[in-house]
Amino acid sequence: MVDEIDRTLISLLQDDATRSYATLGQAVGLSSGAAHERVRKLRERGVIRRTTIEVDQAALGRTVTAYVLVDSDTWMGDSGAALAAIPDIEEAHVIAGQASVLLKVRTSATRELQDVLRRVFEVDGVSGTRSAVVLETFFERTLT
Amino acid sequence: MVDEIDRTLISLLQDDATRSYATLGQAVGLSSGAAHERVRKLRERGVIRRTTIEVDQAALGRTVTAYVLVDSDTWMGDSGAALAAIPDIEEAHVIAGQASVLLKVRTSATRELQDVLRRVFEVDGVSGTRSAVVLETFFERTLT
DNA sequence: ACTGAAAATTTCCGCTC
DNA sequence: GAGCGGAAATTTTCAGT
Repeated sequence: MVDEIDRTLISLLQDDATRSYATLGQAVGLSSGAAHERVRKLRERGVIRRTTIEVDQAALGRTVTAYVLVDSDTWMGDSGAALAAIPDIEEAHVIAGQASVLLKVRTSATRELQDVLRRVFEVDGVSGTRSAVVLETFFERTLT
Repeated sequence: MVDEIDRTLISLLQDDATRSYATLGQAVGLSSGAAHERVRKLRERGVIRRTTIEVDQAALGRTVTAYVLVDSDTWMGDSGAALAAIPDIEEAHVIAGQASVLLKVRTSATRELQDVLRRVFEVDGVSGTRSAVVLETFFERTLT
């Protein structure tokens, strides 16, 4: 499926997706054409979802990051769309454990965080939230 | 600093960083050269950190995602490096709230998650952990 | 999976506003 | 300082093998 060469290519592209196929090929001992073909297939199969840029959110005004544990009194397995409709939520996961859902939220200020919490409370089944505001981010990295 | 045109360019590149500068220029009413210059400066200033690929972690065998709340009995503000040395930790944040640090962990199985927890316990100051294993991810998206 | 040539893109330049 | 337009260098793409 995904062999050692594919993993190397993925790792190199994660680090810098602007690398040329010639460079990629050299790194794994293939021609640029062959490297390109490998990467094309990884995209086709969905292993590589997309090429994107990593943005400094703080530079765009999103200085507040918070995680929100959502408690519920009913099953929330169908609440994905309702949560996706709240723009400042970056991630939403159903979790096993004390709470039902975990959200990652990014806003420009704590005032906006409050707005997000108000809207979360309006989602069906939500009975409470516990927020943990990020004071410092040690790292957010891509696993190889 | 970052005007409306920059924001549009960033948004377009977040969606697909393989867009040509000619296309980007058209979208914002600039020549390809001017669009290129804008993006170059955004990179230079660190607003755009890097160009990367988004990978389907499950396709690479990382099927388990978990969040770990780390309790501590001392200040953990200097523990970033110790945590970064544990390879399966994707994110680590210092948080305000019940716990001290929040980790996002991705492993190939719950067995490896256990290994990560064992190593987290070896970090100075850690007095306990509470893990929330992800059952379903509603979404992980890039905010615009 | 490689080669080689055509097509497209990126990158750089002098010039203008 | 920001943008334009074109030319040069590089990369991507697509035959055929």
